[in-house]
Amino acid sequence: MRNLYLTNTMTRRKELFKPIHEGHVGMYVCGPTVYGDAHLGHARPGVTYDVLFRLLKHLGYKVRYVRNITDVGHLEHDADEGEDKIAKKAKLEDLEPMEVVQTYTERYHEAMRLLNVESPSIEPRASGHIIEQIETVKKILATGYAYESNGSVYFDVEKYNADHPYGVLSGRTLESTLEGTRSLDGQSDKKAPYDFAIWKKAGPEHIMRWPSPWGEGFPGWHLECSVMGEKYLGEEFDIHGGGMDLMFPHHECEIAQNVASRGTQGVHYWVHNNMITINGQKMGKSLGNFITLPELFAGTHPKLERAYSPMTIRFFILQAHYRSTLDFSNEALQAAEKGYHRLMQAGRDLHKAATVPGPVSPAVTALSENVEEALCDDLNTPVAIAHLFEAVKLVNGGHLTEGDKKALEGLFDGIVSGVLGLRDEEVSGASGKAEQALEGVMELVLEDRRKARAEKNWAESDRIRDLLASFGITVKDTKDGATWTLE
RNA sequence: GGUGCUAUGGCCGAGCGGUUAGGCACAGGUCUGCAAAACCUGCUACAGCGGUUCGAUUCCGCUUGGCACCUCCA
Repeated sequence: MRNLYLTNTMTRRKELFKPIHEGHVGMYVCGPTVYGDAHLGHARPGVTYDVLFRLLKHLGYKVRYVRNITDVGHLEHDADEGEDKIAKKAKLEDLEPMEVVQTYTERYHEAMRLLNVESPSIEPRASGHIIEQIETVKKILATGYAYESNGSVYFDVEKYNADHPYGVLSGRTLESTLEGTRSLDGQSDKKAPYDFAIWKKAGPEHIMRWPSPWGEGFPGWHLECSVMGEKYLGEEFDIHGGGMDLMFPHHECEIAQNVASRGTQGVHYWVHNNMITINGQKMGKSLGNFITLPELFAGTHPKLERAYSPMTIRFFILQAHYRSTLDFSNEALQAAEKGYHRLMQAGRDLHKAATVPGPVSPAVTALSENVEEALCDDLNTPVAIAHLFEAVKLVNGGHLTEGDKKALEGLFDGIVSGVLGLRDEEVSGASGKAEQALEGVMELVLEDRRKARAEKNWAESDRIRDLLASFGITVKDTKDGATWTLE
């Protein structure tokens, strides 16, 4: 099995990946909070960890990939007396919270499906694991790293820090955490500002609530990932992924909870994807500068010059390394679109390519090797894609041997489609009756046009082409005859 | 204020102590009735100032700029 290297945020270094159980990988990724449409920012971890998931399988691992759905809602902030995002949205739209959850979960799934993101092995919901979360709260209370206060349970960070360093992942110390902390006046039940809730008392206006030994309430913000990760992947598992913005406090708190409840940090490799920015600034709900995925696919947003297809978005994301920020612009998206089309066209041409007898040439072997090596070098998709464009040149240049063709086809099927998850949008889904009928009609029309061209009747030839163009059909004349594409 | 990241050619975006990233755009050419596509050729950058080195865009320091986290956030 080829060596895979991943940058582990815990050590800030690229490390050789060694799974706990040979041949098996457990991977947990923080999924979305389903209180609104997924935006471009959500596409990044979706695609990044999808590629990691696919790559691990490609390398021969059996992978269990867990990506949660947060449907309990996080606290807005501590002063809010427990009103959470999902409950707030529900009141706003006069819906049951679970109705909101249902709607946006389905919309999230649809967006991921369009992006060709494979379903995870397990997609647990926080609301389905309240009992397990309560059990974990009890455990942490029993170990003494939490205290109950006025119906809520808080994690005692100071006590924990005395025994185990708090902040190992983000490189913070307890003192530095205090610096510049905005202390909220009065009414806090917490002993210290850096303590965080693992169980929160529900105020009367709070709709989502469950009974517990500490009264009615709901689980704390960071608890679900600790609990569901342990439940489905074990006390220790291989990879935990998520956005860099979750590093602190979310993942830091997860580690503290893990150590407090089961005596181990639990995660061997922390992987963090960077943010997508718009005009150099992070794209986010709270900043109001985000573009949702449905808007992107439809082109309905003031910042969009036009619509961009899901595969264009996927290619756009893959052209940058997952640990770098990626800046959104129409120009960048259009460049990605062209590059994506060029790659797909080469894939199509490859199947039709004429060959000469012979084995694989060294250039093609090296190329395939380079692509795999790039992917295994901390998921370096931009370099992998750069090498794939060498393949494009080879295909376009002709002179392929039979061996070359076979190897390149393997590269396109195995890597481009299989690992990078780039599917050809022009080919897929053209199997309906209407499409087949159109195919037949087009043959007739182009045959007429061919006759006109044979007689050098350019006026008629152009008339047909212009007419077809008005229906959204583009005709191109090549040496081997005319080809057409719809839209 | 604390913690961390970053500064690459017209744009996006890799990488590296000495050798071409790649895509897009642009210019010229081949092909073509035209258009489109395709192919060929050209376009050589690494914030500023010091230092280490035979040699730095790549390592170190400083300066300047940008970003993220410290509050929910992918």
